[in-house]
Amino acid sequence: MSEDYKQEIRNLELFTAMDEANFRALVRGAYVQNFPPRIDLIHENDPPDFLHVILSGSVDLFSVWNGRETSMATVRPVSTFILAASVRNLPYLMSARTLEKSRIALIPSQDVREVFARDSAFAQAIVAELAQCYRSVVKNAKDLKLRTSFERLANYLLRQQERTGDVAFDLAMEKRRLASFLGMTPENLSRAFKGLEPHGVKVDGSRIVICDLAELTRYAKPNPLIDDYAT
Amino acid sequence: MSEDYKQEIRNLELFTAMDEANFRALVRGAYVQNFPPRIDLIHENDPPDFLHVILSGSVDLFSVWNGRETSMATVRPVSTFILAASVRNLPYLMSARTLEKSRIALIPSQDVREVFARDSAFAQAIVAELAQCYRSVVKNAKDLKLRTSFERLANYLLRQQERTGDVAFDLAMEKRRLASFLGMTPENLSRAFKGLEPHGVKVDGSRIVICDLAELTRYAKPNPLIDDYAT
DNA sequence: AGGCCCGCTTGATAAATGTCAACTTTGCGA
DNA sequence: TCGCAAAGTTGACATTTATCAAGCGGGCCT
Repeated sequence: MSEDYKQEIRNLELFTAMDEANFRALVRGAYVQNFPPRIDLIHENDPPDFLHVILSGSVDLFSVWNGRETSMATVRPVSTFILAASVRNLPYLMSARTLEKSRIALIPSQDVREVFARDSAFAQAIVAELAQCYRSVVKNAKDLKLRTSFERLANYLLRQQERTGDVAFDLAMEKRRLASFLGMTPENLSRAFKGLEPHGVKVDGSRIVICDLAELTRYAKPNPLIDDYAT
Repeated sequence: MSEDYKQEIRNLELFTAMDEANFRALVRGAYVQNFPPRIDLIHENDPPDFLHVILSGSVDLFSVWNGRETSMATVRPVSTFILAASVRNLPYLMSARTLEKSRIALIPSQDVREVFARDSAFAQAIVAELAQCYRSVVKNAKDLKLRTSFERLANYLLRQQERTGDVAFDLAMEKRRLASFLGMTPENLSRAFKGLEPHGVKVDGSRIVICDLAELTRYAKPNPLIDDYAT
């Protein structure tokens, strides 16, 4: 692995505080790979051989049951995924596939577990990361259980508005994947966009304009305990 | 706090491996309290003053948004809750109330964070616990997104069957709470029980008998990656 | 024992969401 | 530039789920 990549990984919150020698040990067995779009990286139920770090591109985490499929999250650079499975050495709960051309570092889970056992700074960083992940999924579960699909979309749009800092933005993913992520069908997403028009949302292809932020906020009733990614 | 309580807490997986002196420091500022049924212990968005350890009784974790309420989990002895908020020092995402008379130990979060920073065995135990919690919520989200309410109930019953080791058992909670936990209304739960009768489920009050386990299994299609609590 | 409260059930109805099929639009490669 | 494939949209309809109102029934207090 090149020094550039190592530095990029080192700059991740998960790896900044740890001991240099331990970090070297961690990346010694690691390697970086380029993947074309729509490649399966991980299949749920596989043993967690590698901790994945996405350096460029984007990855979809999804799950399947009984012929149905749902998108659980999108991972973007620079961050890791499937940390929980790696540290506990338990099978992946989600599958992963690239959405676009992506560069991904693979760190053997075995090494992660060994280093984590002896580097307390690393262990602390893992605690912080896992707590963060846990809270994200809890928020997601609250979103699903407490809101209708229209409300989920409205709040999603407000989060994007917040993230981009602009009332006009492009959707970060295909509508069909957004639908799956929000727990609905593509058809229903189409109707939800229509249904939000009276609440200040204009849609043209993947271009979104929130032309009445106050009204959309009134409708969506965003709540930090569901919608704030930071906390 | 009595030595008995301390020992009970010490036996929790979270606390067994840590240094004795650090454990003493942790429980020094802790205290045990008895609560009557239906008492609010924690309100979501409160700062995480205490890590809670439930010694007896049971506690409901729930969330509220826009006048709607949903039950997220039930905590039973002996285990902790709201660990993620404690270690990250971020507001609680869920509220908690006792379901019955309960004895609960309260450990100041400040102490948890301090000890966790210097006791690597404790940090490792926290990692294991958080990873476990994370995986549980992911499974819950998959359950919600991939299954209908009838299917969720069917799989819930199979999990109970597995847990008790008996095809006949009593529901562990009120039906109205079970409905909320499964993400449906009490009325719909009633109909779901009816709907499962042809699939081998007999209901009399809170008494459940799975009289055709094979048929219920065929209908429910349980999956370890959603339904196994252990992994 | 009587009566009342509360949880549960049931039926009727409405709302939310999914399915299917047809059509339109878009992006891309020949 | 054309034409195709895939994504998106739309309408009709089916299914799932929620809501509302009424009634049932057990537990519990007096």
